[in-house]
Amino acid sequence: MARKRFDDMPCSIAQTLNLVGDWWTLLIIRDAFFGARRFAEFETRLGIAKNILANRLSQLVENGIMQKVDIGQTGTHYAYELTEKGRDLFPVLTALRQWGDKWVYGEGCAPMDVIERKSGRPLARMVPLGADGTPVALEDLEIRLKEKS
Amino acid sequence: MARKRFDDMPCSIAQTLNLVGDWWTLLIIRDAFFGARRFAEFETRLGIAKNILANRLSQLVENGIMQKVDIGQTGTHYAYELTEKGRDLFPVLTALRQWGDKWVYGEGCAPMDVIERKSGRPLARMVPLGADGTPVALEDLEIRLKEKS
DNA sequence: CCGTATCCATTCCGATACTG
DNA sequence: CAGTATCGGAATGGATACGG
Repeated sequence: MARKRFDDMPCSIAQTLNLVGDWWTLLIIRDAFFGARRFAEFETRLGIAKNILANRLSQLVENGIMQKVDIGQTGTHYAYELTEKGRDLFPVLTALRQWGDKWVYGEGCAPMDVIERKSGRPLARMVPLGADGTPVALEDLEIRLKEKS
Repeated sequence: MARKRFDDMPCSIAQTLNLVGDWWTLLIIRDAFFGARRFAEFETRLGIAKNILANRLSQLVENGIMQKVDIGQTGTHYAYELTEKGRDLFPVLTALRQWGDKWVYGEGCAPMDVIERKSGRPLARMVPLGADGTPVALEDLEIRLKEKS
């Protein structure tokens, strides 16, 4: 990435893909959610080449999705942490995961579960809700484009 | 795509990205949600090269995310429609869009709104919920990997 | 430990031309 | 209208070697 190909598309989906739609980027963010913090940790977990990882991490930092924290006294140890902007991608990852759970592996066969400790149970399936809190029907949706000023 | 690079990762996120994580694929699906059906329609809206579009559409059909319907008498007019599997990607697109609304454009400045006709109001922000229906805290989550059999 | 620099093979993508 | 075929340039990604 980041090919700047979708830069001029006035669409939040295209713009978001521009920032995290890369082949590796979302997996890096996934592992960050799952506890990875160090360069070598991402490298090992993902099996990604060093240069690619360095490139993606610096882009994520540049875009404010992760931050680089110095954790050594000598300035040779760093941690990469999700910012609030990055943590706010959790719904995206959850939606992707739940779709794969259902359509790739099938219900009950997913290779990992995300459990809420409080209840000991998996998260509820994410569903788009209307303003009144009830699930929306696709047929009832209307796209409204903002006019140019 | 579809580079088969993530094929062996036992992870629903990686597997889903394998199917729709391509640069163009999610935008094709987006336009399908927004009403595009014909080959030329996707071509024009996206500004994508014919061969790339043909490739992506055939993969989507192959993967059961879209279906190709003959709508001409002569067999020269087709429509591409989302299957149930494809329509079930709506939460993914919604999560991506809402993140971009907030973090790329800022609240109230998004270039498009998705309105529920019934209420005339935008969809609610998608948030992962626990089993009890309340929003989850990231700190309260635990990843549980399935053991091999 | 955390990168950068370089090389090379592969792939991607757009443009164009052509077919039914 | 809905593709297929081909071509060349660009970018990607992996491996390796090197440096702070």
